[in-house]
Amino acid sequence: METRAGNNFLHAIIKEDLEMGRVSEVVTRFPPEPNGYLHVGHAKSICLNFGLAETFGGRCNLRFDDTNPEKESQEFIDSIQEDVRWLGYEWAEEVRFASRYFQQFYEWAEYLVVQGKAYVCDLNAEQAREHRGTLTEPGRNSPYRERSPEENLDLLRRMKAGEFPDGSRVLRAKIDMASPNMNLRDPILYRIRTAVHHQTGSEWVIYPTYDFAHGQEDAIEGVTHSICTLEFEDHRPLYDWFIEHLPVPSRPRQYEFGRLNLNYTVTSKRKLKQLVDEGVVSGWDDPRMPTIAGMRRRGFTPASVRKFCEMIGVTRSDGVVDVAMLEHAIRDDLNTNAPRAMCVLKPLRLVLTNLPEGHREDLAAAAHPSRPELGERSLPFTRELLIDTEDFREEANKKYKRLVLGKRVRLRSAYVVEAESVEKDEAGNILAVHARVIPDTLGEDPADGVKPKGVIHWVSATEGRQATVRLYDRLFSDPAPDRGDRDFMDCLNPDSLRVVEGAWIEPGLAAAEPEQGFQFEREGYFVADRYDHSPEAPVFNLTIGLRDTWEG
RNA sequence: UGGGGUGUCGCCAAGUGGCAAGGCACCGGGUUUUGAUCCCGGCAUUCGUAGGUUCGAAUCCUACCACCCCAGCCA
Repeated sequence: METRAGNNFLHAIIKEDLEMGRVSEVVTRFPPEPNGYLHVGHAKSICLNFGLAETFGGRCNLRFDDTNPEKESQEFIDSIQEDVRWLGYEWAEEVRFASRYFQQFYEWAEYLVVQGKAYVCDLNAEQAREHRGTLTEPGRNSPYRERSPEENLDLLRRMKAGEFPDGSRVLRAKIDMASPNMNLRDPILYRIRTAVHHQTGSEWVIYPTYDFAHGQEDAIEGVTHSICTLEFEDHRPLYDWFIEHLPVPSRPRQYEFGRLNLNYTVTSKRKLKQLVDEGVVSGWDDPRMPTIAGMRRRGFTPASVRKFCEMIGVTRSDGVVDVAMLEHAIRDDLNTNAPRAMCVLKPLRLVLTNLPEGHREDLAAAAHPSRPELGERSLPFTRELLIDTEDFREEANKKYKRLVLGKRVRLRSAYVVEAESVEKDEAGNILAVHARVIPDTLGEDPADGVKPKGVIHWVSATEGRQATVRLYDRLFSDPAPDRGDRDFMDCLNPDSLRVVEGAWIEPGLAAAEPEQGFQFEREGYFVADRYDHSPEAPVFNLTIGLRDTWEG
């Protein structure tokens, strides 16, 4: 049985390759460079690669494309593995590293030299640029292009031996300096970099470029479908050139799809890194970051991220997905799965005058309105309660469905109350509202037939607990912070984080496990912070607010 | 002015010669002890534009237009 969802052009290609016997098993790979945290765009690639392998019973490797030691680190290797696992995927066997194949790559480099298909070039970066030509003019051959295989082999070995300084020479493929495809104008295979590599230490001073490594990595691992983003399309002829001219063990094929763009969001490692480095956010996992770690801390669930990736599809056209789709994916998941609870963000005292001092009654409330199997929680109902300041007005028009002086409102999962008077200070600020409980309204309408106009949430002022609530909003106030004609830092939303220290939660909430998500009724979905939450000092992050169609 | 791509509703996206799926968003209406959810209904005589082929075209042909990517010893 085929899943209709997840169907895309790559799915179709693989299906046919399998049916035609072009491949016997599908092998994909997710190949991040460990130079940053994974973001929502990577999630799309992960879901695609692992998802395809999964639906066709094949396998997917996690491979670190670690060919540039200067930008990479162990921190990123660790976080990437954690994020892939969190999303719910398992890679085949052990984690792969391009650096494990360095010796093989080197031998293949010598092979090309011997074949007369690669040469050592002494041009410096600037000279090389001049020789490369432009988009409309062909390049010129390097003066070192015709060195003999013997001389090239000698030079290459000495490059490897560390005899030459960084940047002094490179190994280039001998292809075509007049090619309209810039990637074919004698591309660089190896550059000299005296750097300590996080995996190989000081073993190497020459490192292969992406182009000379990627296809060969795929071939070594038996990858059948090497899926990357559109900007690598121009590299495909080069990818194929290496596969064709090298004695590789298999012949992988490259396919490209359109990378994810989200409005109100930046997804470029450079910009995300800048946000972290300049302290605009608290780190790569700040809940406002579009990183996997950030979304996790924000309260997104793995299922919601996967659902989102399924919703947006996979094509070769590049578009900009509305962040509202991501928000829908998480609301949809949490609506059906998150237990309900009550939290008052801006407390206002509500004194129930017809209840005796010290009154306490434990009310049972459903954890979920339509899923009784999720059980119940107990809510202490006392003489003094806290309601939200926004939920009371001395007077209001008929559109206002909350508590109004002299009128009634239903306290969620509890009784109907009627506001009788207001307590104010000299300045006229409301200090408290006095109301009376209408008897016998637990699960019933008032016997006198005067129904409440609405329902508001509440917390016991004496039994509730104080909590820190972090209200997050989108990091950028402009739909296209990425637009090239200005600085994305100028598009930051100054109100992307509001910390509410004096929020009050129903007592049971203090015992929430870190990363546990809830719907705070009438407010939104919140998650107990992964790191900062504790029963003694509860901390909740706003994942996403409830849809709000009230224009009040 | 070189090469490689892409253009279907505000956004994403099916569709591959037989008469425009779906999702998001939006707008109505109903249910509701969450102004949530849920339910019902509306939302492209038209597929970048202009020609052409055909009984018939988003799908085939031609030309044009727009946008994206490529001149790192980054990936």
